Parts: sequence; C-alpha cells; structure tokens
Amino acid sequence: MKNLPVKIPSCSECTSKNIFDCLPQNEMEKLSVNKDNNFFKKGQVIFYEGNHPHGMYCIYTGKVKISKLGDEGKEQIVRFAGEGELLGYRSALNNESYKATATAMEDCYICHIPKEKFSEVLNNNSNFSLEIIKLLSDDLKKSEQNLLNISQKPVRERIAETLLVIKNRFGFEKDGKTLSIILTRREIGDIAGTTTETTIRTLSEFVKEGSIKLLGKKILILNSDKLTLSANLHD
Amino acid sequence: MKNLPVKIPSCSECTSKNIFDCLPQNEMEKLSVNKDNNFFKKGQVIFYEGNHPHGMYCIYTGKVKISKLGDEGKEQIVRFAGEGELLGYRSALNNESYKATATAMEDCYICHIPKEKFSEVLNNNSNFSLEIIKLLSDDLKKSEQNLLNISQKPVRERIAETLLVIKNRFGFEKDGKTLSIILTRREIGDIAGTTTETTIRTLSEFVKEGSIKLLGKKILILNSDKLTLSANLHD
DNA sequence: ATATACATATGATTTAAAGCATATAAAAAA
DNA sequence: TTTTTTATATGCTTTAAATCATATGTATAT
Repeated sequence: MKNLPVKIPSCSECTSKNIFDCLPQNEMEKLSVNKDNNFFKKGQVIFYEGNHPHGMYCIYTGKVKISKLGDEGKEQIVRFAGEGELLGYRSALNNESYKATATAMEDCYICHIPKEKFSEVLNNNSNFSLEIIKLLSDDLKKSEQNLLNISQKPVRERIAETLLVIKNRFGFEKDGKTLSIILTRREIGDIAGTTTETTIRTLSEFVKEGSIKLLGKKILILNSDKLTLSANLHD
Repeated sequence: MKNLPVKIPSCSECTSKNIFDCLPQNEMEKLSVNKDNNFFKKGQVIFYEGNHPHGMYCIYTGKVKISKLGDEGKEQIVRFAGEGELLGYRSALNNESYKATATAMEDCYICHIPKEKFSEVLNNNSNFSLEIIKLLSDDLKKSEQNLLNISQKPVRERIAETLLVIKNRFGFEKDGKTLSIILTRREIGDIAGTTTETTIRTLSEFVKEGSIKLLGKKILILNSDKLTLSANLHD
C-alpha cells in the first residue's frame, strides 16, 4: 500500500513545476486557502462526466486519464494529465457539467481548489490567463490532430503513434526502455479508437517486427524509429 | 459578381456582434489602427496549414471552413466560422504555423489585425482574455465530442448529426427549411469523416425516408425530429 | 485457498464502409 | 458554343477492422 502519510505543501511551496509558477507569492497563497488534499487509489474516479464541478484539481503526484463514454459503453480517452497539471478547470470556469471522466491511472495525490479562488486569481492576473490560453490552445491543437488521425489513419498507424505519444508524454523508467505507465490493451485501444482484440493483434505484430517487447503489463520500446515508420510519421 | 464596394467600418463601429464587444471604445480603436480589409471570393483560401501568421482574422461577412489535410490528401473539416468570429488567433498568439487551412465557403469580407495589436489588447484587458478562454473551451469541448463521434458512431448517425449541426450553426433561409449554406457532398463527408459516395448514398436514404429534400445543391430539412432520431441523439 | 472476474491471446466469421467502375448532370473554362 | 472538368448518382467488389468464440493466464474478492 502506497497510502503513506504524504505531506502536501501549500501552493506557494509546491515542488512540482506547474502553471501557477507565473503567479506572485501572495496570489499563490490565496489558492491554498481552502485547498483540499486528496488521495486517489489507482482506478478511482476523480470526477464523472455529467456531474457538476465545485472547483478545479491540480495533480501533485500521479497520472490521470480523461475519457468520454460512447453510446455502446465504450470509452474514448481524449487526454492525459500528470504532475503539476490542471483538471476540470474548463467546466468550473464555464459553470457547466464535466464533459469527461477523470480516472487515476496510478495512486495519485491531487489538490482541489474552490472555483471562487481560482476565478479570483484568474481575474487579477493577466499573465495567468495567458497561460491558460496557451494550455487550451495546445489541447485544442492536439484534439484536432487526433480527430484527423482517428478519422483517416489505419489502426496500425494509430496504435504505433499511441505508443510514441505515451513515450513522449510520460517517458521511460530508469532503464530507458520501459514505458513509465502501465496501460491495459483495452486502454491503448481506447486511445487509438479501436477494439481490445485489434490492439492485442497489432502489438503482437510490433513484437514480431522487433519494435517493442511485452513483459507482462510492461511495454518496452526497442526500436523507436521503426515504430515511427509504422506510425507513418516522417520526422 | 458580389464584389460591390462594401464599406467595412472600424472595429468600434462594427455592426456584427463579436468578441470585441467586451472592450472599451478606445481599445477597440487600437485594433483598427493597422487593420486590413480583405475580400475573398467563394473557394479562395484565407490561410494555409503550415504557413506563418502575422495576425488574426475577423469575419465581417461570410462563412468559412477550417480543415486539415490527411496523408492521402483527404480533407477533414474541423470547424466552421461565421460573421463576427475570429480565425487564426491561436497560431498568432503562440507564434507557430497555422495548424489548419481556412477557406471561404461563400464570398467573404474579412479583416486582418496585426498580432502586435491583438496581443497588446489581450494583455491589457482581462475580460477580453476571459472571452478568449471561453471560445477556446467551447471549441475544445466540441472537438473532443467530435472525436468520440467519429471514433464510435456509425456513418449514418454522423451524417445526420452533421446536417443538424449545420442547421444549428448557420440556420435556414427565409423559408425556414433550406440550409443557408451550400455544401458539396464531398464537404459533408469531410465533416462527418467519410467518403463522397457514402455521403451521397446516405443522403438518398434520408430523402427516401422523408427527412430531407435535395434541390440541386440546396438541402431542405423536412423533418428535423426524424433526423435527430437517425443521429441517435436523444434530446 | 478457492472462486470469480478480468486481461491477454489467437483463430474464424461477419460486416460496415471504402474503393472501383460507369453514367449522367451540372459547372467552369476554352 | 463546345469542351473539359467537377459533382451527383448507383451498382458491384473488396477489405480493414469489428465481432464472435474459446483458451489460458493473472489479478481481485470472498
């Protein structure tokens, strides 16, 4: 059990590099005033699509997936978030229900900041709102590229790209090969927009071709360039 | 020829309801200082994916499609923009190349505001940046929903929904039935993420079922509820 | 410790939608 | 006007990926 008594600092003393770094000391303190520090075990849901937000979340440690549920009950993972990243702020700012579900992919410590405090800081710090604009722009850029990929690229390319995206997003273990996040085949399919069976088959192909190696739940990237070719990415 | 000598006003006197409405008079005037007013004929490109922006565009009249090009040369329309809406501001703000191509879907008058002016106004008006945050949030919400749809819904549902989206976005002619924008079958497919043939076939189905009527390039929505059912939307 | 549920794996079958072919109609260009 | 290109329309064929089936391995819960 990882549920050690981890001490979460106030925002102004937070060690994780995050979007609040652009704020002066006193504004950071404001954010901490009614901050809650929560622990989520792997698999637990931080918030559900359709429910109403009371504030926004900031990840202290751990990795989170953000997904939407389709008509047939199939998930589509739309984004990931890791250390120092914000969750649920869009819905909080626009006073609407969550448009996706956030689930802990590993044990997480996540702070919750009431929306009033968040709005206040946003209103009084123009460089902070510019940072939020950058975040949103970036997410939108990725989402639109994702739309193109899922709409037009064959599964094989999408799955190869998914592995590369995970690699770039979360990196490797100390060995420089093993992806530092554990995903089920189903989850990989939920990112690439395909079924579990097709994901399993395609990963087996990559194994045969020597691009990757599977060790239980762990995935090792043996040949990143080969995988880049399989993803049909030229750069 | 619609190329009449249309007189485009300065931003502070602009009649179209737009995002600048939250700005005080003098800030609006700033935007107009080095503003260019351009005419784009139907089919002309306002900016190309990959090129570099020098500012952002604001539509005075007309409708625009924003699309990305896939590996096989097939388009994916990611968004539309109409009167009073901004184009290309994300790339301008983040100093990166355009991530999509903007094309006039009908004759358009579009203003161009240099990025320095835009940034200046953005930095000095926090309610303006909050408006930009709302815009981006909204686009992101739609893009992620779109991703889910294209990934999981069958073509028939996607095409039905596409027609409804067009209806809600641009409305009807005075008759209250005819979609007020002309799209080719290919373009409808480029929105729904399918081929021209499948689009044609599916539209024929909707005709047979009495949901729509085709009059040359014009599409009339005869039974919006039936179409909503075909789109598998329950509301 | 054993049962129950979930994840991985692979083969066989089905199917939705793409792709190809061809005809006609309607724009656009010569 | 006549020609050339582009758009619509439908039938036939192919195919990528989903679905179904079943086996085995691995967690999770009782």
